[in-house]
Amino acid sequence: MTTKKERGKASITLIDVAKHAGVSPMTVSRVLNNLSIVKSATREKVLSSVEELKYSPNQAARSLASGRTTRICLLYGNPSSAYLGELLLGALEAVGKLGFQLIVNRVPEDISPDTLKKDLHSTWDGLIIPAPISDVAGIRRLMDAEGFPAVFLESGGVEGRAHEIGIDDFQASKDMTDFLIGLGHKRIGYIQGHPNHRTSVLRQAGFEDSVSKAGLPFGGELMTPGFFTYRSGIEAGLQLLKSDNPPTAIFASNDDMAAGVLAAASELGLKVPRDVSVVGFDDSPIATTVWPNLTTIRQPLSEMTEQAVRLLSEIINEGNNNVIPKTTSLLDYSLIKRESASAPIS
Amino acid sequence: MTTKKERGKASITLIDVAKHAGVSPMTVSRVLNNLSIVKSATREKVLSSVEELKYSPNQAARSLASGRTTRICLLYGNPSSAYLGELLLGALEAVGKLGFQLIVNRVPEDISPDTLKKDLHSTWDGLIIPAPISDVAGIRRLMDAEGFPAVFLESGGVEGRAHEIGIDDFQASKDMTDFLIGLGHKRIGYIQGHPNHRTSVLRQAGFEDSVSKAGLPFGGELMTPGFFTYRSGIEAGLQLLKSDNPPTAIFASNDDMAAGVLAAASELGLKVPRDVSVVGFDDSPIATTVWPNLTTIRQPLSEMTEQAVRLLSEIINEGNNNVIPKTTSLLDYSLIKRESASAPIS
DNA sequence: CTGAAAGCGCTTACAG
DNA sequence: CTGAAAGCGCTTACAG
Repeated sequence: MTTKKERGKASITLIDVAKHAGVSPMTVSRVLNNLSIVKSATREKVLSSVEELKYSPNQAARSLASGRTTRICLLYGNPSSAYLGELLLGALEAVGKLGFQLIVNRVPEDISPDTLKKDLHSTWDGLIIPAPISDVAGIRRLMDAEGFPAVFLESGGVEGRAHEIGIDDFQASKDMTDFLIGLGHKRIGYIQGHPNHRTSVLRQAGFEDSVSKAGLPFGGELMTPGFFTYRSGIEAGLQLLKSDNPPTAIFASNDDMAAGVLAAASELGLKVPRDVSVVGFDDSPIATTVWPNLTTIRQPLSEMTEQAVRLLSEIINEGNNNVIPKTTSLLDYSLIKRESASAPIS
Repeated sequence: MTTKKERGKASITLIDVAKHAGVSPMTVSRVLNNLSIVKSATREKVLSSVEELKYSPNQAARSLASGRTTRICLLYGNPSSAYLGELLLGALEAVGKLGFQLIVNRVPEDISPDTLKKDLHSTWDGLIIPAPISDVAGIRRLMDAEGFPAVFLESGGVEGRAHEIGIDDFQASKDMTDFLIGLGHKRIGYIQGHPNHRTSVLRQAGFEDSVSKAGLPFGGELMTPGFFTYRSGIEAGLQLLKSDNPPTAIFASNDDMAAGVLAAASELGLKVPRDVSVVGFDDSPIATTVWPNLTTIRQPLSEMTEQAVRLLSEIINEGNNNVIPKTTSLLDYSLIKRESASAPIS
């Protein structure tokens, strides 16, 4: 058990802050919770006392007194998904600091907005909706119409209609393509993502922007459809590799497909990266499982959920769902170089 | 926010229970927390009132009054591990009900017990240690010596020295082998697990028990070493498949290696399961990513952490670390039949 | 073995 | 815009 004495900050209470700021405890509470309007001079005093004393509220007292707990729900589609672990990690971290409760709810990946609508207000105070659920049509509209605090993750968001957190898929895709070009590849095949996902469009656009600026060929037999699955990666890989003038590098728009390309190459007796370079996107567990390990783009998943929880906290505290502007916030990604890509031998 | 009125049970308090049982609130508290000895008649009365009223303590009040929070820490080795998500799911569920705090801590997979010892008592109240960290030598001894509440997961536990939760690896392995035999396979290759993991020994023993009872050949060129990695699976697969008298089925003792065998087969131009059946163990995400999907053994990971948290709660409540007997508790597993195994064509 | 009192650190509801 | 009082549901420390 962690007693008060063992914890550093725990001894500083709201009363201490009130004394330090020369106001009543009630005023401190009001400032901290955006409850009603506080004169801005008073507000500043309180805030600086909070800062100076490094006060952090006791969540147990808060929820006991108010009789309420803030419940943040993280939706997920697949319990054995590679993403889930990292998403939970970040959410857990933030939720712990804020004294919120984290609920984790499995829903069908193609859940209808109506199904979601039922338990919205009665069950949760805020929702985190990661891909691929964030791509379900109508969910943004529902949240907007209901005025319900919700943050969408890694869906290549539509600016202005919802709170979104992701990475710049277009730029990341360009970076990966430029990396391949920098290696010396002049003929690069591309495997598209699932047509229903907005990120697919962005990643492909990034790729095309890059190759066309470099004056390299693209489209036609160098562009193959895919569905973000391993199996579609095998088929696309086979198709690309068996063509008359096969590419020296293949950019699969996610890791599962890139792993599939590896399988296709091996089926054709081709060595990666000696005979063909293969790169993916996502840095999912399979990237470091297969051999050779995949060069790929890493998304900061746990950071995304961490920020999502913080954002939800702000939105909920405001009371009015429209105070915090609905924008897309882009986090840093990284290009991770591993063994699956190298310069072409030619 | 969830107010008291919205929640069903929230209105029944300890005071209600005390009245109902005709005792003081203090006595109820004592019964609930195993604090000091309560006359067993009184105890029964209280317990039945708790039951009848469906009382569940308000955790916020509890931790405010006591000034303490119970912190359960889940150790993990790899944030992008397939396991992590499901482990967290179960832990989160149980922790929410008990009003505990869940901390999640990354440690090196070969962490030394001494490193762990430092923050033990000062940082956590209980520890959940899943594989492969649970296989690190000396950790059990440390927990035992420190009298620290800890539960070990999926490590094919040593009875009596620690609290362990897992599945019967021996029997599960036998089941899988029997399944292959039932399909008609008479020559089954086996890929061993990492030699440092206790589960490797158990799985291999189960396999050998099964094939020897069926009068089938085993050992020799049908038994190959592996390290639970995809890459070692490729090598082992290649070795088995290239032998003079290759097996018609290969049992890889985890999914990553089974996926490697798939790659090996494809490299040799062999179709799975037509030319060779391949099965794994664990039902990790890769099992449903690769094609064909792997027939494998599924462990109830989230159930394991759920039980682990409950067990820790009991241990912590007892105050004395030796009251709850240190045993290995075995949960149900399941054999999941997918596309990678079929009857041999012969 | 059991109880009456005080208080944990906040917020609600009411004044002003 | 700000404050004094009461209380959230438990547990601690003290009696008996």
